[in-house]
This record gives sequence, C-alpha cells and structure tokens, in this order.
Amino acid sequence: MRKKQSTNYVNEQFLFQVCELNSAIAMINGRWKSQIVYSISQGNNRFHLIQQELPNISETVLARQLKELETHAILIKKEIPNTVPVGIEYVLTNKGLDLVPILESLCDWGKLYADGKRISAHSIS
Amino acid sequence: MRKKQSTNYVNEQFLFQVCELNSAIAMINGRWKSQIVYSISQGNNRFHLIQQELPNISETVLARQLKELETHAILIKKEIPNTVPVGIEYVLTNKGLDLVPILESLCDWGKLYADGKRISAHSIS
DNA sequence: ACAATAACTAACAAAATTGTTAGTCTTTAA
DNA sequence: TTAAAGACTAACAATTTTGTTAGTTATTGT
Repeated sequence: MRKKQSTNYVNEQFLFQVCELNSAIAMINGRWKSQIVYSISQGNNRFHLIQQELPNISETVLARQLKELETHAILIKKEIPNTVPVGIEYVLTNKGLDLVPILESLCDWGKLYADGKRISAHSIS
Repeated sequence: MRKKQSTNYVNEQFLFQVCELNSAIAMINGRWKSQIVYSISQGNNRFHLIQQELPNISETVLARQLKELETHAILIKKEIPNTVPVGIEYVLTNKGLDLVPILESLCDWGKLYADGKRISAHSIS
C-alpha cells in the first residue's frame, strides 16, 4: 500500500502534474509490464501463454502485473464463452494498442545503442 | 548494490536478453530520469537549473539520477572552461537526443488517455 | 573571518517493488 | 478418488529504490 504522506508519494504526484510523460512512464514501469503488453500484442493473450513465453515469472507476479495493467486501462480481461472452467483472454484496449508502436521505437532505440557504440556528444553552446 | 544471485537480478537479466525493449525501459526507469532528460533537452543543462525546475528533488537524489544517466551514456558531464569553481554542463549524447522524441510520444499518449476517456476494447477473435 | 554558491559523496533510513509460500475454486481426465 | 489445468489471492519476506543527514572542496562576496 502506498503511504500518501510519504515524500516518495508526494514527489510522484508532483511529477504527474509537471507532465503526462511521468504518468505514462509510471504505467509502463514494472519488471514485466511492457514485455507482457508486447506479448499480448503478438497474440499471447492467455495467462498460460504468457507464462510459456516468460517462464521465469511466477503466477502471483504475473497476476499482479496483469491487474495493474488492467487498472491503467491498458488491457481488459474477457471471459471466453462456453469454456469450463471459464477461460480468460487478455485484450489490449485502444490505449494499450497505441502503446505498442512506442514500445517498438524504444526497442529500436535500445538495439541501436546496445553495444555502447555510436555514442557521441557535442555541446550546443 | 545489486545482489547478483537474487531472483530479482536474474529476472532482470533474463528480460534484457528477451528484448532490448527491457533494457531501454530500465534506462528510463527511475523517479526523475525522463523528466531530467527532457529538461536538459529544453536547455536546463546545469545542476542548479534542473533543481529550479524540479524544486522537490534533493541534491543527493539529483546527483544520483544524473550519474545513472551518465552510466547509460544518455548524457555526459562537461566542464565549462574558465569558470571558478569549475561549472558543469550536462550534455545529451546522440543516444540521449534520440530518446527525446520517444519521450514526447509517450507524453502525447499519456495526454490522450489522461482523463480515462477514449478507452475501448474489442477482442480480435 | 564568515557565509554563500556550485556540485557533489557516503552512510543510513524509509518506502516501494518484486518474489515466495501456501492456499482457493471448478471441472475434467486417469 | 486423486490429480491436474487454469486462473487466480492473501500474507509475508527479500531486495531494490528513493529520500535524508551530514559532510566535502574551492572560491567569491561582505
């Protein structure tokens, strides 16, 4: 549980009102979150499919990350009809779908500079 | 100090090799980091200028975040010649500059869905 | 001589995130 | 009847991140 009186919480709120950038980042922060969003966008839209792709994640942790993504309306849970026990499908909202290309550009950026090469700097002054 | 034998660390490394997306996110994770990068790109390239823009950040924390950004080669420190005591200017590398438009699209994404409106979902199946 | 400025650092404490253990519930297969 | 699959949850412990306190260094202004 967040402590609303903590400096940590107050600073987070401060950044949220400085720029939406910070709330956006807060939504994709979290050990597994953006990888999960990406996996779902690739069609791995079931709990056990995500587990197969990310064998190191525990059930508890996966469930928690999914719930947080749901809280931020990046995805919704959908019951698959006529299944027993009822199957759950994870569906990206339009908000979640719009995030995917941004994650892709982050990925490209990461790849481009991965080896520590291609770095340079020159002051603008 | 990170514990190299912890599950937390091992999982982070696992995600790094799954996709560069995860290393990219790890670099911009951190309470103040992307806001600092954005501020520097706007010309607030001195320690005290960033402090003015983000009055809630403590000196210790700002120094730490700057050092981490430097470790990831997103910015470099540059001594300003003929200043006593020697002034330090923070300069984005090309890697850091390439990050800025991505942060801007994250910001736009955040703004678009900020009020919780415009959310919808429909399964692909 | 004393305070102030700029840009830090080390050691520590508080808080948050991540991972673990042990459960739940329902139905089908062996 | 026992086990397994699928999709979870609560309570707790480990680890990491964030914030705090108290310093440093060198120089200029009063």
